[in-house]
Amino acid sequence: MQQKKDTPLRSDAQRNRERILEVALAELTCSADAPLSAIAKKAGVGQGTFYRHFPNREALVLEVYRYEVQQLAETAAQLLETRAPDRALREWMDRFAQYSMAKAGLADALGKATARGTLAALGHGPVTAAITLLLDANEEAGTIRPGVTPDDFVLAIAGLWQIDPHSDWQPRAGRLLDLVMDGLRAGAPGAGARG
Amino acid sequence: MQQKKDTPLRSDAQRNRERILEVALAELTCSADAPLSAIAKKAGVGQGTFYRHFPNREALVLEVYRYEVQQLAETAAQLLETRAPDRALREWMDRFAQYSMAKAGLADALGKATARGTLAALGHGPVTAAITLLLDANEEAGTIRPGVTPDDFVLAIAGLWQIDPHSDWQPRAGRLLDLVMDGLRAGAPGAGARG
DNA sequence: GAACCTAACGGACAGCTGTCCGTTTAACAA
DNA sequence: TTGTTAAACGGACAGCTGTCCGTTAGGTTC
Repeated sequence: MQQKKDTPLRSDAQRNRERILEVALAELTCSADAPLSAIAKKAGVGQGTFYRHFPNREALVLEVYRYEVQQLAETAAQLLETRAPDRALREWMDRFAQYSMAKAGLADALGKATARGTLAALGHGPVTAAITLLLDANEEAGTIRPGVTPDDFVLAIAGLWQIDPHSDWQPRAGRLLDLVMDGLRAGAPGAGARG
Repeated sequence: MQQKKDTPLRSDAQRNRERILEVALAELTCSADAPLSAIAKKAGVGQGTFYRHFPNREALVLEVYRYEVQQLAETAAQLLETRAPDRALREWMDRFAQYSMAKAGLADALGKATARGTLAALGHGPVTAAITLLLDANEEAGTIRPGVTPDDFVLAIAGLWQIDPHSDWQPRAGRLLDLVMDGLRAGAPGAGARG
């Protein structure tokens, strides 16, 4: 979806891309499943152009919410500064859940983005980096079992994508994340196996 | 999707339903994402008829693989007879993963079926019953933390739906299920917090 | 400023899902 | 049998996604 760095976007392409994102943000905020064709039309571009910029819905949504994703990623480092690694990890999971549920459609997009074997759509995006950071800190501190990969982690919290953001998701998500956290702690070389 | 018991299917409807299932098994075995319209046509029924019997893809797949699902459910009780509850649970998870991955498209269908807040499509199906059975046995034996619901469990293993069945799924699934199992064990009143 | 080249464009198109509605026909009663 | 009724039928239709390909127009070079 992205250009190689050595061939920057042509000026008209750049304009189109930005107009699409602008319209998409508005439309997606109204309704998470706004038809892509409508977005293309409102942005004044053809179907072909649209799909060249964003080959599928996820690509679009990820880009629209890029700022939010960025923020989420940066939160990881901040949490690690002020808290014990395991607390940081657990709180970051909560933030993760919040972001996913708050922005309509973001959960779906993140889910599908990581789906089917590759977490390539995130990968190596800022989120993966954040996860790595947190896992490494915890492994070093001995607060989680050694050898957990970002892939393992994403699979473990995948249940989040099953939760309806319009429902009362907090308790379900909380229970899931607690369970995962305990799973991660099991086998840790450090102190207790429980939180 | 199902008739109420007091209004049995009309004979022609019954025939159609069975013809659809017959064709669907064949088609889905070839290609997991065989177009529903093609199945309808091969079965010699109209679109409308088709969608009245099976309102969406998942409904069809679940029914096609009903036998397999049934088997999976029954396995739970059998495992509990010959093994410690926690071993039974863990092994059942493996079977679960195997069934999901083996039958093309079944994973997708199970995933979507449980998706979005309700596990109504399984619910209260045989699978939910099997899960309940296993969880109860473990809770009673003190091998897992108390209070885990089938919903919790399904969310926890939801990562399975993210795994591509065509890939080398075994190690990834194994790691995921180990993690979940450890999470379940954490906080158990019984002996060790690890397996 | 003219000519060239290729990235980018746009819209037609194909394939899919799920809905709607007028028509048919099985089931049952008289 | 014949008549009645509502369940079931079938196919047209609408909406969506993603692809394809002939056309347009930026950027660049001379």
